[in-house]
Amino acid sequence: MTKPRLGRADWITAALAALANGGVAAVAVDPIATALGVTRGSFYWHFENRADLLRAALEWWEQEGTQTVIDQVRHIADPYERLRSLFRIALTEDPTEGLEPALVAHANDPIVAPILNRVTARRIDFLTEAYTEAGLPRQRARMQALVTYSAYVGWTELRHATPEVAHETVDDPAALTYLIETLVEAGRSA
Amino acid sequence: MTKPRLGRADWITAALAALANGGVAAVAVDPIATALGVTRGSFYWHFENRADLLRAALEWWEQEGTQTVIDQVRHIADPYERLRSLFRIALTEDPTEGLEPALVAHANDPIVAPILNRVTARRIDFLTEAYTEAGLPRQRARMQALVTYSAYVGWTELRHATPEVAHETVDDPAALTYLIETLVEAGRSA
DNA sequence: GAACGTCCATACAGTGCTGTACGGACGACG
DNA sequence: CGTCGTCCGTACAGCACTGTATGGACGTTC
Repeated sequence: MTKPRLGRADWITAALAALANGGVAAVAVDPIATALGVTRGSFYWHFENRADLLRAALEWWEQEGTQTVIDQVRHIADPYERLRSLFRIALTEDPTEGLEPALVAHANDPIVAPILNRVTARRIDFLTEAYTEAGLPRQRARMQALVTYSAYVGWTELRHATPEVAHETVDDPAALTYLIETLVEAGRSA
Repeated sequence: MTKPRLGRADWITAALAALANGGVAAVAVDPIATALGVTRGSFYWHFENRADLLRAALEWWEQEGTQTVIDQVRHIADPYERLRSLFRIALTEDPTEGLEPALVAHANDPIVAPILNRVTARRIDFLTEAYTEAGLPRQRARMQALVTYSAYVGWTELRHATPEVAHETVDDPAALTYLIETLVEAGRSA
């Protein structure tokens, strides 16, 4: 067992884990350092300060948690099929469970705000475009995108915050299918 | 101008305001004291400690933010009309803007968890009952209730966290109607 | 093998919060 | 008028975290 020797990436992944659990306030240098088995001396070598770490972690999430998923389904021609795949990926292959609730709760944070705005806007735009392609008029497509995205956000919140109460959100694949079909098919009726 | 002389209620409302803004961590004795124009000496007369204040504030929210709204629409006979009124009240007359996101984000907190579970369970049960009365089979009614409640939660999150991006959630009554109709009518189709 | 760059430990000052101990102002009430 | 209960200020110890300064271990390179 040699000594690990950390890099920036190690700190970022650890920060994301802390962020998902305890929120923005949990992205603290000292606790993460002890979790990584080092001291703060290591941290201040890789980062300027606490804000620097938080920003780096959020920018990673912006890229990985949004753009990657979108790129994964962008090529699907049929808009309904595209939406179906999108939700299934976003709802099952979330590597950062519980991260979004933490960000939404601290949306007033000056570091969180711009990134959360960019991500939200990009996702809603993507949904709006899909519903437009599906035949809905522009305005209606955007409203449906808002409703759909709301349901997505709320679903992940329920799954994270109250898994015992809303147990279907975590362990019932039929419920997941019901959710997806409800959201995708919602734009079908005139 | 005589000195105000505070009571428990003043601290609780101030705590709710702090909770809605900065999350659970913002429910701190010293900052709230200065916001109220007093010192911590006042606080420790009315409350045991910080946890005591947080618990009292959450229990107030449990009563006022849930039971009151439910009691307001319980008498409406038609389940669809009942759901419509429920959502309209919950989405427009929310006296504790931004409080729920803060709670969801700190659902692992030992004080927050039990109360949030009770509130969530009661609300979902109420929705499930309404959809059952509307004619949906039990299982289907519950799943629809989950989807509906998810959309409600997500909508409030969007409105609070990213008002510029999702501006319809805050200033467009047509969008609100669209949301409500989508959720209420969703159970109509077999 | 000596110099250099990389990564980390230690020690320190500063800050913001908690909880406790006390003392004092101030009105009600006898 | 004095006593008592209510409400609040002040002062203190303690804790957790931030950021800085400094030195040292370790591998690489020539």
